[in-house]
Amino acid sequence: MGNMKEKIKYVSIDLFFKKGYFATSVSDIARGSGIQKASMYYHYPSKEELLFSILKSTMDDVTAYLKNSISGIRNVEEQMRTAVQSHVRFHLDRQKENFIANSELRGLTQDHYRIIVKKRYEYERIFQNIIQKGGEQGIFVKDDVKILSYAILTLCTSGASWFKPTGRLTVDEIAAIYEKFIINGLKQGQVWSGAT
Amino acid sequence: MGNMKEKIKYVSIDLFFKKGYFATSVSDIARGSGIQKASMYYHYPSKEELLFSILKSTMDDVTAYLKNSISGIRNVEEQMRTAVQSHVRFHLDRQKENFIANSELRGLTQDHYRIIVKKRYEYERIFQNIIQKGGEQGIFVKDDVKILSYAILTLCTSGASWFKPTGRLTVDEIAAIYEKFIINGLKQGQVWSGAT
DNA sequence: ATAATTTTACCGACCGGTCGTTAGATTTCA
DNA sequence: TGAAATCTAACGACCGGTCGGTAAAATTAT
Repeated sequence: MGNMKEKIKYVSIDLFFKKGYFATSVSDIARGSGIQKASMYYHYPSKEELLFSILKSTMDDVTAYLKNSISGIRNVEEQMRTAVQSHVRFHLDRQKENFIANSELRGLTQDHYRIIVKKRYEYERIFQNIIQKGGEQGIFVKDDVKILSYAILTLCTSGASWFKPTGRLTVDEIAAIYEKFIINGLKQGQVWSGAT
Repeated sequence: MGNMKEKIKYVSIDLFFKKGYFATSVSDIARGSGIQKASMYYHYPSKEELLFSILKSTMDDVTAYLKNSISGIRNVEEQMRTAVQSHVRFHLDRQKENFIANSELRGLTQDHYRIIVKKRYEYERIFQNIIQKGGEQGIFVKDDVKILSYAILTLCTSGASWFKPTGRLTVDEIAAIYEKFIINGLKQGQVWSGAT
């Protein structure tokens, strides 16, 4: 926990996750960091900038993580499998930040809000492109691409709201279930219909 | 808008949806209702009781709606199709309340929190029972029932966070896409896939 | 090498304003 | 007339944020 600026961020992530952004006071953050609240303003110009800083780095990291994991894969189905795995893993590994990034956008100023939403949009587009390509190649269903992408993303993202690292299932197991469910859902499942 | 108690509730749903529970002040609610904020306390003992009242009626209604819609259906696949339709429709028709019910639980006292979570648990159980039965009958996959139920529910629920009644797609279309996606995802579709 | 200066990281005290809530007076209506 | 509904006025607590100041570390100048 090197420097104080990082510690404040770390403590804030914890508190915002537990109590929410609005229910967390600057005094709470200061207390958790072991400083006076005035000292927080030395490191961040405002409470809102602190929130923005958390959301920004989370969005940048998740996008970099996804891009890196699917780079080089050409097969569309394999791309989607990998993308889902990447999405689930990041959201469970960095659960708190991701939960905040999906629930505390209302705490942002309009300018910051726009920046984060734009980053999110770019992230979603990666999934939408894969779904689109899969549809064109006849591998995936041809339903509305945006709806499908929202479905896939929120499905995995929601894991961040109930997942407990010490719980019954590991990240691997959860990722495997989601991957299977989503690929099944995306595929045109009627070929084998005679087997019922 | 008959009596004031209902109007306050209606206005609060609107504001909690738009700005969030903590970011909405009692003054905001009073202003929207056309009364002084002290008058709100004649109808509700506290701001938190007002929130609880919203969440309670929403949960009671959604459960009644679901139970009613699947009663009498014996075929498991049809039960799931109907349950998904019911879930999606309720969440899009009463979008604001449902959004609040899924994002503002932190505003509750511990006692009220427990009551709402218990109601939610009962609702989830209905879906879990259907998945379980489908697994036993060999119709659905046999993966973890709870994970699958969370996946299905949050998928549909999330619609309440982006749906716009005036948007590109109707409730019917969205419900149809979700139904297809979920049933595909739940069915054992992997005979022809080969790649695991 | 050391004295002068600037920067870093923090503090306690305090600001104006808003919060949820209450007491008690007043109006509305059956 | 009496209860129901709403009002005005105020409460203490807390909010995010700012203030002037300070000890120590780092940098610069002599």
